[in-house]
Amino acid sequence: MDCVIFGLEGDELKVLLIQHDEGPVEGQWALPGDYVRFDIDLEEMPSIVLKQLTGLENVFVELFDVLGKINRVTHQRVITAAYFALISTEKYELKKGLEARDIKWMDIHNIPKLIYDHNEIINRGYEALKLKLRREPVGVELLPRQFTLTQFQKMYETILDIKLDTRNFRKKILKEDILIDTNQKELNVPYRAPNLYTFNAEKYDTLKAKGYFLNIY
Amino acid sequence: MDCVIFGLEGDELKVLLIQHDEGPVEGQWALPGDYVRFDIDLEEMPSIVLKQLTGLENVFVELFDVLGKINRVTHQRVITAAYFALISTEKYELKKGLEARDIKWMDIHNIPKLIYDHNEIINRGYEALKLKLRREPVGVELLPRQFTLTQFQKMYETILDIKLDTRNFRKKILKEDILIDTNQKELNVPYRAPNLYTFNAEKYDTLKAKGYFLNIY
DNA sequence: TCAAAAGTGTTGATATTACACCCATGC
DNA sequence: GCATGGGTGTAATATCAACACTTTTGA
Repeated sequence: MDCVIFGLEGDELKVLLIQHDEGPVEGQWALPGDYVRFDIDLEEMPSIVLKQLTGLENVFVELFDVLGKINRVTHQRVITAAYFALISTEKYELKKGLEARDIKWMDIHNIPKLIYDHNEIINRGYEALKLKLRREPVGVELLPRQFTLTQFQKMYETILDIKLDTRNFRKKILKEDILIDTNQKELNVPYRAPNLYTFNAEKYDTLKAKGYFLNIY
Repeated sequence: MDCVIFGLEGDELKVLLIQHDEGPVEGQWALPGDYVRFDIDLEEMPSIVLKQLTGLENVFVELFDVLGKINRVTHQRVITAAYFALISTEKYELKKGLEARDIKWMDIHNIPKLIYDHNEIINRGYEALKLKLRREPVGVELLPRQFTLTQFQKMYETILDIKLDTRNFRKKILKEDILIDTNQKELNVPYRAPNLYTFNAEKYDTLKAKGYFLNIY
């Protein structure tokens, strides 16, 4: 199981990578992952790895691919289930674990050469994320619990690499009624204090259950 | 690897199932599938199984899930990659193979109890198909090479379990310009002979590459 | 008072919906 | 000539796209 962990930092979409400290790939960078334990459901594996690395639980995780070419890993036949995870930049502390020499967020547009086919996995994960974001507001998972409309818009712009018209975007989002106005303002900004919103998960889940999609462009 | 093979027969969406003839699940119905061979890329497995069962090649196949709960198979730990395949009702001949006692198309809404979690796999495959069909006209893969607009509309209605307005549907599809008018008519029908179309794959692929989606409702 | 981002409305173009009748064919 | 599905147009409504200025705040 390998995990493409996405995070937003400023105007950049980042992926969490680790540097191996032992074995045949010592010193090389890679996606976090692990062999599927025989006593653990496959779908539990991403949560276990994420807990170890970031201390975070209840993170948004989704399977997006399975890689099974014969020679994708050099020394043995390995089939990997590839998940992506979206984590909020609010608070977490990176713990590299025993087998890692280093752990680092890297810009999605500037990933070094990784082991095996991990660059390919990241590319596919990114495509899967973009595809999903075009019909569902999954990007809220990357934002703090409370966020401004500008942050929300920038999240779309950063991930999808597009420019959105602010007035039209706000009109659309507010009309859809999936954000809750907290009536609080962001403090300590050297300009007009923006309003803070939270995501209305219940409302959105109801819409989604009815087959509704939130299409941005 | 297990495979949910979809086909259209009349107004019904069907799934191809086989009845095992040996082993611990003798006599029980199941999805076609096989253990992943060590000398074969995982993604080649569905084609191999499909070739055996139907004689068809170059069939539309896509991964939609991976099932990996500890006890999903009773006697050992098995993780399965689940693919769906869309096959045209034009012509194929079912060959049940050596290990199967019988092979049969079954209505998606009337599937008997299958081995392990295969009912669950079918449900998930059906959901994946519906989701995909709502933005891409993958359903053409279920139709003959030449088809009428009515067949095309019925395909959407059958799979998505909805009713579409014929005039609006035709207007939309023809405006999108992804069907090619063959200028041929269906013969031997006891009513006004309908026009036949083929799918304009090149045109559609161009649109798709630009990020276009064909949304039906 | 200035810099920086927040916030807001209107208009024209486009797309979507709702809806009912005539047409062509084989029997 | 009749039964069967094939094929078509229009008007009302909703959605989308383009576009620029005023407001608030802290420094």
